[in-house]
Amino acid sequence: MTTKWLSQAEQASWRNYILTAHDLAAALEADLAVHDLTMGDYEVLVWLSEAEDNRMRMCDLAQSLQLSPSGLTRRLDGMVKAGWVERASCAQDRRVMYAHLTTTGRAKMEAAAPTHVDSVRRHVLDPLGAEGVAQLGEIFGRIREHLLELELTRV
Amino acid sequence: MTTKWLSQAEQASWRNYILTAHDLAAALEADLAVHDLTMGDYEVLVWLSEAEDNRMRMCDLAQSLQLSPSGLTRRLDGMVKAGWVERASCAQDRRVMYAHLTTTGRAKMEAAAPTHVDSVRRHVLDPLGAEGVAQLGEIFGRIREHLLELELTRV
DNA sequence: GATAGGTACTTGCGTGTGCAACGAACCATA
DNA sequence: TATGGTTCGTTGCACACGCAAGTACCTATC
Repeated sequence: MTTKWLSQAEQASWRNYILTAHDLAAALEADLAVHDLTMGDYEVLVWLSEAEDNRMRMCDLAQSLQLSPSGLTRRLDGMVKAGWVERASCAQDRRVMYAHLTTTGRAKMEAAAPTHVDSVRRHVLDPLGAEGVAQLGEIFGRIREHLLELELTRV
Repeated sequence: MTTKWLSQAEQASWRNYILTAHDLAAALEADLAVHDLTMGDYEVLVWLSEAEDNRMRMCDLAQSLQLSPSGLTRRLDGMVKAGWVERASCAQDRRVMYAHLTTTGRAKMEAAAPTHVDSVRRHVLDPLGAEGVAQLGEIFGRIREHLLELELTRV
């Protein structure tokens, strides 16, 4: 515990981040809502569309989405009902279930992607410019490294 | 809609942000848990402790916390039960309720603050350095400005 | 090949949240 | 002073999520 409090500048930066991150997420969510999609569902579509054979094991997908196993089970329930995803069992390991993107799901994703990309561009990339975007990646990359590092020493 | 997809660099920066923000929030939450506090409760304590007379109107507090009115009502329910906050009515305007920090609540906040400050320092400020922290503030300040701007034109 | 330990997914339960509806109180205008 | 519109807070409802427990299955060891 080096110093008890944050400096004025530190405080200001940190609050900027906290406040903005919340509103930014809300803005992206709102833009996606015209497709009747949540960010959560959209991310599932994206991950599956980028995966080999358009499918992923539940556990891998949950980790990619930073979601608990039960959370993913229920999110998929909705997406299966919507027809965007199918469950498929695995012959090699009968414990695992694949989440498989349907053609309907792919179409949904392709319809929504431009909206979302545009949203990210408008809200984040354009205001920052190339340099700012690079800094953003650099900053959170560094935080990420430290998080993983601290996590390792804890175990 | 300038370009349909993000460039490699844009994609990487953006994903760094998405993934890290989630884990960072979880890390801060975990550090605060040793005081049996959530980030949500902690933020209430901080806002009230910085407010005049250690109290705020519910509607103002909800806005500060980026919380819906009903969300704040229920969060306060728990904090009142814990003895950290009291509700007080307002003589001038009998619609409003004040959330008032108790001495117990202040003690709770002062006990937890060093832990949280240290947590922010370890996870964010130290890895970034003064320059990185300034960039962080700058970046989210700019995003914030654009968000507000877009919101105004929408109305 | 039996048994112990680990892994993958699901289900029950509790929690935190937003939206919509509501009652109470305020305020502006007639 | 009556009235219509607005604001403040709470409550009913729905939903998304995590944790813990349970089930089915795999794998290593004897």
